[in-house]
Amino acid sequence: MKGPETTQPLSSSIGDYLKVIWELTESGAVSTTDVAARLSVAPASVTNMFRRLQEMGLARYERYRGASLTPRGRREALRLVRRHRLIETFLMEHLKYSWQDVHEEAERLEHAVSDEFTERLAELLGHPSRDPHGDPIPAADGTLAVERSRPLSEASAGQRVRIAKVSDEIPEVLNHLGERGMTLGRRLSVKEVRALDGIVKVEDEEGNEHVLGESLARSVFVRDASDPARDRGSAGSP
Amino acid sequence: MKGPETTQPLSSSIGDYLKVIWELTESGAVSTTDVAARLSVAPASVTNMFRRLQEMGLARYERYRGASLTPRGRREALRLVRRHRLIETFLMEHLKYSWQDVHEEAERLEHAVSDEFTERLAELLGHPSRDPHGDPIPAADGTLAVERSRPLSEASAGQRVRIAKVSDEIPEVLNHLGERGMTLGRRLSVKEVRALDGIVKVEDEEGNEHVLGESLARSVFVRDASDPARDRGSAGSP
DNA sequence: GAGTATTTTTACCTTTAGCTAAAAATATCT
DNA sequence: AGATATTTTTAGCTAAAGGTAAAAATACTC
Repeated sequence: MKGPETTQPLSSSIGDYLKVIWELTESGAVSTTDVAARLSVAPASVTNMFRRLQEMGLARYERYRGASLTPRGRREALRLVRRHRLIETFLMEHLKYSWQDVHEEAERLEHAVSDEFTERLAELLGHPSRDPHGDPIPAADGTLAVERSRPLSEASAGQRVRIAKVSDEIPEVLNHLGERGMTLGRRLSVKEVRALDGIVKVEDEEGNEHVLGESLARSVFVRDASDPARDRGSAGSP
Repeated sequence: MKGPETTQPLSSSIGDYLKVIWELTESGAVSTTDVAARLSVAPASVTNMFRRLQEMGLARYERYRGASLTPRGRREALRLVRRHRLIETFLMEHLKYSWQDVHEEAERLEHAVSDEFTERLAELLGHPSRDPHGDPIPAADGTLAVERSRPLSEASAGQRVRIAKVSDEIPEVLNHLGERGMTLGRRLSVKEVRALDGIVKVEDEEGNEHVLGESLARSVFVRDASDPARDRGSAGSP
């Protein structure tokens, strides 16, 4: 044990930063500009917050070198992610929100609900392991299923895949895909992945061809069609 | 039409003040100290906020004379009250929260949910007209059922009454009453109302006698036992 | 109605979280 | 390696929401 870090509730801004750092930490530290862009905030503000997070023992931070989460910071981030994904699930399954509208509402709610609420909600929902976008829901103990899906942009021609996940955040993307029947679990065969412009051509089960541009192909995550649907593993990076 | 009061979302503090002013406005204006006590805040802070509310067109305020809501302020307050009561209903009916724990959670949530959420929740709950404590839920259009119940402390000996409402806020009160089976809808006959010390003696349907001290008797609201259960009316003071 | 008590306000601080503009460090390019 | 470009930090401001302590107004009491 180290410091007198009595767990006083973290402000919602702090939570936002922790979540974004977590999301962006593929490995190593994240830069001020990246975080600033995600949070629509000035880079200078991020520098300030990085310092504060460091003092609070939630992140390590070195000037000009970016920040990364401490175990405690990661724990807090995952707690929020769990809340977010459970709330999204609730919004869709019980309040009939559409795929597209769910993210924004959850973003606000996740900072207002208690652990008590979260666990009761999990109970109500039957302890789901994935949210409606296909993202794994961190368990109450902080473990998280290892991610097996990869962006469609990294698939290879001829592969038969299943849509495992669609990144939320951008409602238009979800909207567009939804209209074309590109929903979770849908099977596709990859016709072409063009290196030059990143365009991906796929064919769905009805034989319709869909052409996805680079950014779209990076928002759709797929798994090999033969890969079993369920998984549950222990912690790891995002 | 008057001012450039573009409806930008109100902060949650502002909302708290509006609600408290609304609750305390039996008639006329409310004092700084009253509001300060309710919100656990220094009187000076209340003075500041009163001024701000005035500028925003949410309240009228005169130095040394207290504040009261403008129609717009009242509308905002009622919107929050609606949210609060719908959320409480949801917490109890779907998340199995107990009578006692519901208030605090709802207090935080009501500032985070959107109108969209609120109305979908109302739908899910079947558009209830009262919350689990018996308080009327303001309608989406801002109307509110007229209150017909009065505190038990104002009942008179010999009256046969039904528990119509129990004020939330103090979990211990709800706890105590719950343990003794004094729940919503329960019929009681008033045995004695002692003017000196405000003690009220009642007898329940099983013939058990309960003695309530002054403060408790002010938290329990009753209606004449013959009065029909449902009511729906238009706007009025709390 | 004068004097005391209480309430309310004023004046001035504090923290959180953001901003801008300029300075400093790091990266990139030829 | 030197010059330019980009990123990051520093310094100093702002607005919300709170707090304290002293001054001012109102209320109460004899």
